[in-house]
Amino acid sequence: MSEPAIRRPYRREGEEKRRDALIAAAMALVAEGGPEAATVRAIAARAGVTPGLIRHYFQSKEELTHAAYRQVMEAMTHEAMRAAAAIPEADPAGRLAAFVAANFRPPVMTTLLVGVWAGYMHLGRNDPVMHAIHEATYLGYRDRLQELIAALPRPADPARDRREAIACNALIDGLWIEGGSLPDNFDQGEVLRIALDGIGAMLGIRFPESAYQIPPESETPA
Amino acid sequence: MSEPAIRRPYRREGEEKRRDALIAAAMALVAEGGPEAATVRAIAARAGVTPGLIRHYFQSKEELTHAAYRQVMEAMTHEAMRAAAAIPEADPAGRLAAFVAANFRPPVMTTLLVGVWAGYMHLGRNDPVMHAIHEATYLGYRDRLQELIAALPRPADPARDRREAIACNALIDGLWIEGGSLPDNFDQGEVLRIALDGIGAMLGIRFPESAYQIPPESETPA
DNA sequence: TGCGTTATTATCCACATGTATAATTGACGG
DNA sequence: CCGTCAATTATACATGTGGATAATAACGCA
Repeated sequence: MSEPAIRRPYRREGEEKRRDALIAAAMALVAEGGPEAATVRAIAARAGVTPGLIRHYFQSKEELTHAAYRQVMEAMTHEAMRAAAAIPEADPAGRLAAFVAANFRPPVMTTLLVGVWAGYMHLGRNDPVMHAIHEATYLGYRDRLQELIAALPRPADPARDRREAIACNALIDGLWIEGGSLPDNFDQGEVLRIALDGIGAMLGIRFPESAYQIPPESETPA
Repeated sequence: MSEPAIRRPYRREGEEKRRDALIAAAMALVAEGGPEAATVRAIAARAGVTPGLIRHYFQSKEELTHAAYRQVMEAMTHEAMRAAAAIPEADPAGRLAAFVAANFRPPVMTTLLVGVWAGYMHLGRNDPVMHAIHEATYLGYRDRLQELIAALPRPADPARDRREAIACNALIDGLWIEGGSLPDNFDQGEVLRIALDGIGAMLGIRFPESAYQIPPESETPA
């Protein structure tokens, strides 16, 4: 009945490593089974530790949730901005196309990221911290998009730019959700094509054929 | 210590009335506080009954959840189809505009509906029943949209129609989420205008000015 | 009016969750 | 090689959850 109570062996790790592992575990569980699956026990098990350790690195489970959500949102916008910044400023349409395209390939359009987004989305409606994270990343994303649109070579019209940024942002979001939720329903590159065609039509421009190409290394990301 | 155990008085109601009340209570709670707020005790309290009654009308709480989700999704598509059907077939663009516009006013674009949608969205990723409900309503919605697009007076091209239906659907979804989540960020009718402008641009048509008008009675719905 | 049906309430239960605290042990400096 | 510290584990706890079952009273009908 009373086992000899052999204590689980363990290794000491750096704080950053443990925090990252716990955040990653929480994200994966949310993506797979929704927020209700990300219990402290499940998170700890996936991270290879015992539940108590969570409270050692995070003041509460809520704090871990905030950290995970922030990481997800920041990863999305950061990736899109990085792609846009890789194109010279002399090519505004190319920058916009790169910004758009980044949303429709890994590491942005993955079942994990869409799943985490879906699982946490409703929390922004009540939790003020989550709402702040959402606002900071989401509206920041749209503002960045509007800047890229305003840089296009055409007469200036801020009000129009704002409306078009809202529309483009909505189109990207809708396609990202669909493409990430039901990846089997779309051919390779189809979502990107639809996005660029739609945004081009709404802005009255035409993206070069090169914008539609998918970087070959994106098929099997490291 | 032991109160006289006075039993709560109650009235017998019809089965349909009680089921509707429980579903409405569950929806309201999910919209306000997310799925975790919709406990059997909270649902019963809001519906004015005791928790045990839920199990009298639904085999499990899960079954009640399914019923609520189905009602939300069906209300959305039904409302849009009803609006489109009110326009004569001889006016394909008008039908499409009516279909689109229905999504951006009550009873479709409300914080309650968007909140419930957000709260339940991730469940479609795991629960097979929820997934089936989602698929039946969501894809059905898109198919209906594609039919309206295919009816436009222009050369037939099913593949193009499919892509454009996906794009229009994504745009509508994205705007609906934004408009329903942050209604204060948009002027009266602004979301509808952005939607019609964007869809018109993507389809290469121009909707009549009348399509942008908001029915006056929609401001304060019954 | 009185009776039976059953909608509704009240109570109990097994279990899961987040959290708090005590016990242990790995790693590092002397 | 030993002592110290904290990273980590183990255990306990209060609370809340969905579900099961028994008791009761509202309503329809004779």
